[in-house]
Amino acid sequence: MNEKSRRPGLLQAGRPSPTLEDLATAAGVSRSTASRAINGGLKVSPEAQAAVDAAIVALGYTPNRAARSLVTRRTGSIALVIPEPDARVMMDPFFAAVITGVNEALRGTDMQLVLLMSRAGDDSARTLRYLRGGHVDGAIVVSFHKADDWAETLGTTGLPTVFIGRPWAMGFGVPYVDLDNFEGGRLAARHLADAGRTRLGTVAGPADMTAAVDRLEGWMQGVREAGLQPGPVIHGDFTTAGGTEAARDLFSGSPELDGVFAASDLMALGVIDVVRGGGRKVPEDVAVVGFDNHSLLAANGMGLTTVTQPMVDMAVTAGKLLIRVIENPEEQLDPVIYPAELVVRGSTVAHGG
Amino acid sequence: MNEKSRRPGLLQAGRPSPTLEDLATAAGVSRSTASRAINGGLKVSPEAQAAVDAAIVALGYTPNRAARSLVTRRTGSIALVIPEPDARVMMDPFFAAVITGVNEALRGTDMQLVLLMSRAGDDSARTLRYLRGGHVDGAIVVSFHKADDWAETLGTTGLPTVFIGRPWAMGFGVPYVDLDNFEGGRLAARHLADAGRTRLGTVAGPADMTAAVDRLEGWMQGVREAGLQPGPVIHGDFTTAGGTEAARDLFSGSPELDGVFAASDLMALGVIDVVRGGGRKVPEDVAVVGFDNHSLLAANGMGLTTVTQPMVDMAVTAGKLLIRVIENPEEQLDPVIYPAELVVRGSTVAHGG
DNA sequence: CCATGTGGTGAGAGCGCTCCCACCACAGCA
DNA sequence: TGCTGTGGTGGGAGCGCTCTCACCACATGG
Repeated sequence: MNEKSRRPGLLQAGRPSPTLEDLATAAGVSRSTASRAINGGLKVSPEAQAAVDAAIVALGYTPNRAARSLVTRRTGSIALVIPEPDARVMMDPFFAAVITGVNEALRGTDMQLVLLMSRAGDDSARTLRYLRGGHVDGAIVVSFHKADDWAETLGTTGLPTVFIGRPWAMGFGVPYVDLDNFEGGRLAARHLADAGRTRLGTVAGPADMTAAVDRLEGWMQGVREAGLQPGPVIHGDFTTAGGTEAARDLFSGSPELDGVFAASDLMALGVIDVVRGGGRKVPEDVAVVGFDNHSLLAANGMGLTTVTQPMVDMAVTAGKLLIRVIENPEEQLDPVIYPAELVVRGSTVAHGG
Repeated sequence: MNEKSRRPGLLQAGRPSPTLEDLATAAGVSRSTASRAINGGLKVSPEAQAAVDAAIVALGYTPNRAARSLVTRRTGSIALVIPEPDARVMMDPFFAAVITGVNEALRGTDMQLVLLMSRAGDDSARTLRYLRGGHVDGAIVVSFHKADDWAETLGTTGLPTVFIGRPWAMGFGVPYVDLDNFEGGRLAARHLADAGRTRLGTVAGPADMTAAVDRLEGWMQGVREAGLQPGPVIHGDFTTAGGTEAARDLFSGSPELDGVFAASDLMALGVIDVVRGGGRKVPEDVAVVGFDNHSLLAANGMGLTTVTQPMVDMAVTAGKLLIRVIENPEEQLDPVIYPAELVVRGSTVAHGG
């Protein structure tokens, strides 16, 4: 056996995939010309271009991404960073929307999406090392908490980064896409007041997330504008279970409440369960407003009044923003803020009334 | 300006990331020894190892993945292939569970998850080219339809592949993880029969997906075992909207039905909406069984009787299976089938009864 | 005393690609 | 007949890594 013949390029048991060299030989041109023909075709004669195109098809040639990115210093992939350690958060359609949207933004580019979830047991330093290691061309960071301080760290590494949600630390010029959470909270308050509710309370989100803080502040503002008392505030973790727990605290401290704003639809679900568990009715005894416009809850039975969040659109925007930053790192991009809208359904307004 | 001084390794505006050469110099060893120290440390003296370890920390060194994979022919990433073109499918918690599970399986390995969704407008040939191009070490394919014929194509390329769900074409020895869908359908039928329902119908899943076919066959078998008529079968697309539409067809053709099995929880939701829209009650007039044990529907109000599908566990298993195939391509792995279980809730059994 | 390991080491090649540069025609202009 | 473009081309270097191989000490055995 000639031990040299089978050396290069054996990927699996099958035949080795053709290299640029093979392609050039087949097309009867040089490696350089073949490379030019593949990448845009500037300064390539029509004949050479045609020959290379034909050879690509004939050989089933695919460029080796590793070799390419070794020299171009571009990997052709971006990371979606989800610093939620817990599996349950994936159940939140929020993430589904983000993934869908980012993926949509990548359409047409030949970029790929690498999912980077902080996994239980790993520290976030590992994630950060990966991001800094040049494995991806950029990152979209979502659902970050105050303690994660991604803004500070990523903002200074020079890795193109876009946030979904307002980052805690500003002034780094890191672009972000967000909903007008303040206005969303305010709308919820005004709506409950308009519906004649006077004894208000809220199940807010985690205090270490800007979205939760902004919603809470908007809520407070809206309550004040309506000339009402702010009422009790309990923090939940955006999940149904967390909402249930928070609602128990809320009502045990203030059983007289007749209007509750939950900072997520899932928490609103928990609130409704507690209200009904106490033998009272929604919306007659207690009106409940959620946040997110969760598709499943919109369709099902008595709808939930909620604040719309166009997450897919927001994620698409974030993806496009990131591509711009990657292509032009110097350009300063402004944050994009989507308006919040209220969707009124049965949880605040009785049927037929 | 010395045009040579700044040439190598400038990734961004910042300082260039250190190379193995830099690391070796800092540690006072050769590039080879540094490489060995990083990769397992066989045949490396304790002193050299310590010096390299210290230099890694001091320099903040991260191996360049592109360079490494160029020579090792390993990319350190696997693809999760979701051949669903439509954004809405991501809303299905099924995918959330798959992503969570696969990610969980990757914990401890330093593999990354690349999400490969067939995007609207792209043909699946593009996806296939990517998979064949050596960009990933393996693939997990989920939610495939008959027309996708992934099994045939991937099975022959030599790319390590694991399916979630039984593939249409068998005999390629491609391992897969699946639920006992047949038994699940059968359990649903037996349960409805046991609950005294005699006029049964079903909203099945898409006829081009094995999971749907298997559930339907199990259902048929269960109905026959109970000595009942199979009743009408309408196919839906696993979504709520599809379930609604299918349910309308079902009841307009057979208004007498008192027990319906929907092949997904979301479709069951649609069925329930239609039943109630017609002024009838669940479960008194029509009992409804779903499939998936969707977390949101489990918690909320009148629960949905459904067949459990431990998707996260299944996805973890698929991930681990794939890693085994990657590490040992010769080994033949058997399919892993998870048992189906019925969870009885209020949609088939009246409260307190 | 020389053969034969054995733990540890470093030089060198080469993975497949892009990019720089030298080069070749052939034009257009002096 | 030069001399400078200008479209097209191919050779060569080199991206940062792994891996083979030669080599060096030093031990062990005849």
